[in-house]
Amino acid sequence: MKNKILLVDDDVDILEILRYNLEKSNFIVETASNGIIAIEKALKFKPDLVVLDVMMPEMDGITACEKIRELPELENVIITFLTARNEDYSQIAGLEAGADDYIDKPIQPKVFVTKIKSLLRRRLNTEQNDIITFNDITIEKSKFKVKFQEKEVKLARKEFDLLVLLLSDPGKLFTREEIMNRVWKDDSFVGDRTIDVHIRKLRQKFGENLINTIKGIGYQSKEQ
Amino acid sequence: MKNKILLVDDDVDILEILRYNLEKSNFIVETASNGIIAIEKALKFKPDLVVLDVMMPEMDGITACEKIRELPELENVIITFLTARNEDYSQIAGLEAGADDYIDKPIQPKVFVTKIKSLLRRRLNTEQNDIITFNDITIEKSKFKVKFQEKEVKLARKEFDLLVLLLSDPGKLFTREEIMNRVWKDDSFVGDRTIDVHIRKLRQKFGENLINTIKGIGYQSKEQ
DNA sequence: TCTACTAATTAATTAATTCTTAATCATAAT
DNA sequence: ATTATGATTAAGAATTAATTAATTAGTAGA
Repeated sequence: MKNKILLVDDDVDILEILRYNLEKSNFIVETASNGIIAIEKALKFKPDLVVLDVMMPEMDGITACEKIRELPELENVIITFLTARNEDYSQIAGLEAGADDYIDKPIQPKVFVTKIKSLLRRRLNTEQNDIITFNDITIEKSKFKVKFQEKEVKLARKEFDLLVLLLSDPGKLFTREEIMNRVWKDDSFVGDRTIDVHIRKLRQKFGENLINTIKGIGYQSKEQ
Repeated sequence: MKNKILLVDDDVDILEILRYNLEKSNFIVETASNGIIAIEKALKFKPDLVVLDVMMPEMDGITACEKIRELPELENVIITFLTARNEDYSQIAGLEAGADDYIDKPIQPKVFVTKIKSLLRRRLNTEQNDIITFNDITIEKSKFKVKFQEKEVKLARKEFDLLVLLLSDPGKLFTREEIMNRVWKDDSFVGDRTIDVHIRKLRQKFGENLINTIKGIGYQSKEQ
């Protein structure tokens, strides 16, 4: 099954170079030249992954990213930014907007394709892999079982969902908003402290070193 | 009945580590160091499951996988790949070649064994096994007979179906919804408490340790 | 068809667990 | 030093399951 990639950049040359390299590696590629077109195309094309330039006319990449993240049809899409090294937009801003990764310009096509593949593989892992391991934690999702240092740990549902989310992509920063959306879904709106309390419980059960707080933004598991 | 595993990798160290761990878990293990030998051994040994390294001399894992899939004698064999995370062969290619799953290197022996077990279990279910055994419970589905500690136990229809479901995949978590769909099928809609009551009856007949409650989600039998 | 029995479901109560909130304390950023 | 944000704790609300008993449905046999 071929993966579909949507490339978004206002520079036609870049679009063509990337398209060429991705197609050579057997991806299906669609392109857009600004954020507004990107969203339209994304809805029709249903890409597995979107590459977004940060600086674009009409609608910049970060805004586009936020919009895409609000679309339920594209729930599982992977988003990665293209950032010029000196761009003032910090990477944190990008991650805050819900991106999964970013790629520095200037782009080296081989590195680019490798990165795309690895991002897709990472998702593949989390989606179809029933077993997640992280240091001495083993999660068997279908069995709802969690082991920590050989011993089985009992988790309540929200704790379990939160842990699975954080470990599904080690090192990725999850914003509070994203955590809210993905663990609490459309549940009645609950206060922010609720997340803290659940983080607390996970830390109690798995030690203080599992989860980092990124103040003002969210949480992440330590890189493996 | 012991399951037979064929390990295929050109790295002798890996073969030995995996062999050791699998044998410890009571599997019968055979090894091969490349795809060509693998096919020969597979034909003689008739393994239940083959673990194939992707990168090997002589014949790579993907090619070997395709060949094995063409052999009618090995129709039901399960194939799983070993893939290095950065290997350029994408896992997608592997699944396309007919693999059932893949395991990332570096391998953690525990995860590896767990995965092998779960793959074998998955197949066990799909085969129509008439007899299910679980600790001191024996079920003969076609005869509608259940024995517990040598004695025959009389079960009502729904009790029987529920027990068979739960034991068809020991340790698997069945959600209430799934139980509803599979035991009550499209029967008139019955309330949630009905499930509880049937669980109760099974616990009365087989003891309190057979079935776990996962609050908010469903039930599971204990792991065997 | 009626009867007697068994099975299945519901209802009602109790029990257990999980989730959320609120209040207070601690810490980092400006 | 002030402010904003997170950590922590404990309490109680809310959810969900266990249990028991009562009711209804289903079935086999006279």
